[in-house]
Amino acid sequence: MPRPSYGAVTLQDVARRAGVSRATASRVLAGSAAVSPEARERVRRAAGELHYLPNPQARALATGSGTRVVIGVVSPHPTMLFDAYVGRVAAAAAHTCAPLGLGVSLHWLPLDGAAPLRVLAEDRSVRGVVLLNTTETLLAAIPQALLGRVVSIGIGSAEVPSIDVDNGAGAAAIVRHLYGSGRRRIVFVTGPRWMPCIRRPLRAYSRIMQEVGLPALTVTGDFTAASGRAAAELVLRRWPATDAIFAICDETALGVLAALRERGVDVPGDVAVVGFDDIPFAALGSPPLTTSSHPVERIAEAATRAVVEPTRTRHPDRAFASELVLRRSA
Amino acid sequence: MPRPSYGAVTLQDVARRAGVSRATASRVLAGSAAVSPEARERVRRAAGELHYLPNPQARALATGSGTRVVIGVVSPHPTMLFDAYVGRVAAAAAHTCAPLGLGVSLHWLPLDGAAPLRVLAEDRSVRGVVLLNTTETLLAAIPQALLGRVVSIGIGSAEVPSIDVDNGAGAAAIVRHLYGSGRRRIVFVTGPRWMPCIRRPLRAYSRIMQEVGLPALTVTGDFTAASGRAAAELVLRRWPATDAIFAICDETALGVLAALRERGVDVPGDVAVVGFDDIPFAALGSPPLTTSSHPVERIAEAATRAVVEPTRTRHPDRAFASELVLRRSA
DNA sequence: GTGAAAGCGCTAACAA
DNA sequence: TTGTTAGCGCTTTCAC
Repeated sequence: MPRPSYGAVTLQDVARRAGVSRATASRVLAGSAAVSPEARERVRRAAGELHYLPNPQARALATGSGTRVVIGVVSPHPTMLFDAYVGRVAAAAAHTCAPLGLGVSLHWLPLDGAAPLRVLAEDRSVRGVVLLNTTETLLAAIPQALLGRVVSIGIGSAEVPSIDVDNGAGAAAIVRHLYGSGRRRIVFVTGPRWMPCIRRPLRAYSRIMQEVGLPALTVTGDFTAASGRAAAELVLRRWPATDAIFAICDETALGVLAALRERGVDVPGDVAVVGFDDIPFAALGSPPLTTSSHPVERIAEAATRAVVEPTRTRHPDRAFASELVLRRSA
Repeated sequence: MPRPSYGAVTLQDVARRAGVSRATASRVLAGSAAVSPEARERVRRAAGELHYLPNPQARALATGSGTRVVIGVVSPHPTMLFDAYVGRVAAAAAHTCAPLGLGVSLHWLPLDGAAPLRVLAEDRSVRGVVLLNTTETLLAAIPQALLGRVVSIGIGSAEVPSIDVDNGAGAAAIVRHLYGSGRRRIVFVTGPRWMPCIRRPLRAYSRIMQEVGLPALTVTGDFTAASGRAAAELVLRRWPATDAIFAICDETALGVLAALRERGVDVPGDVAVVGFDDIPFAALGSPPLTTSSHPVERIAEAATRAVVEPTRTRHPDRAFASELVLRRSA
């Protein structure tokens, strides 16, 4: 007497037990068409009793959709695939996919990578694509076949919805906080030019500095702690009157903090330091880092869901709030 | 004249163009059976010319295998799913899966989670399972149906291969380094009892301390930086003569470092501090943290590959070397 | 509202 | 060595 085992039971079994055809069982379980309440109820019960587990790949084969969502990481170099941020996105996406029977795969997309995108577009196993860190160039090259099942964590376009943190507002809040607490020589350590995600924070910074009649002072980093160190030393040399440094991300801010500490500069006494993203280590800096929150997991989940549910119309853009996290560094 | 588009072309098309049957085309492309060199060559060329892209879900449906590899994270609480370490594993696995057309999904497995394992075992969409941080209890409950396609990053068992860093040897090298550089009161900050991954390091530490005739002094942490802080304060109070602290992971060691710095204890002058794992932030501590390497991505890739290729025989265990990374904290 | 039947793209007996 | 045939489990016309 074999106890009901999960995957061994197919739609056929459910249909038989419910006394309906496979087609009807499919209709109720996939919710695709109208079914009489009685049939619906019988199918539901049969499925429950048998521990029915739909087979996503059979479904995908029949519908012509895919079983994996691709995370496409856009960058000049594939090393960025193993960045901590990408890991958070991958984990959150993979967790979101789990109950759906889907999987996540991680691809590197070079900056001019229209060709890999075309391959993804035609790959029947690809359900949808989540772009990370994409550029306008790449957005413009999105194949027709991907529209409706591609979103961007970062900048979007007319066709591709953007699902991201509102880093413009987040940056503005930081700069206002710095100004409001009396800082007057506020330097912004930004990221590489090609990264579109630096634009809104940079614009917010510049606008506010202009509004209050202070000079915009920027240094280009590359999102690493090492670049934060370097930036801090440069700032100290170039603009000795600096009393605040705002870095585009926490890693860089922690680098700034380390360099300042080694130079004997008091934080926040002499110089205030602020990061962005509120990564777990931010609280561990010395002093603990003031920063702004970044709900990476919630964003990744929203992006994954958007890409998994196909829509005829473009998904709406979504901006998740970034909130100031006051700690001791500013 | 439509240019050949990728996924639109099926095995049928390739077979037709090569002038063979679908079966033969399948044989050469899947490498499953002997085919004449001429036929092989013709199929290969046809596939190339048509940009043939096999459909993994059709293949999975036909073979009864799955298209996703499950990462099962064993822990008392699901929050551990969003640990940085899990993110690294997820990203590496998802990257390994990409060229195979497979995906990764992330599941939480409670410590006593035999039931979820049974569901995974019967789920036809699951190709294999990578266990993270598993326990003996769970290993003993692995369903028959999963054998041959499950591996453990952590401890293994007679049926389940272990693919992990050799943290016993890594820990031994650290303790020897500490002793060799003159430290005599060496405290080990360990992790929770239930985590099997603390066992080999703990054993290595205890053995060496005994060999050299020194007391084994341990404090229990929980892999967080906060627990490192707490441990450091406890150590300072309980064993004021302590001249070295070895933490089970870098996060904890960084917490130790922070607490020591705040207390004005000189590192490494008064107390040496060593971590484990060589996470990116280790180099950023002040002073930069001495630790031992942990090739997480390579391990995750090996585990994923092992689980994707089904074998009749148990895969061999694999231990990746952990190497001492000397920086300034010890 | 429901069932019969065809088919998604592939593999795996079984014959030849 | 090769082709024929029968599915894998599901969805989806198309009649009824």
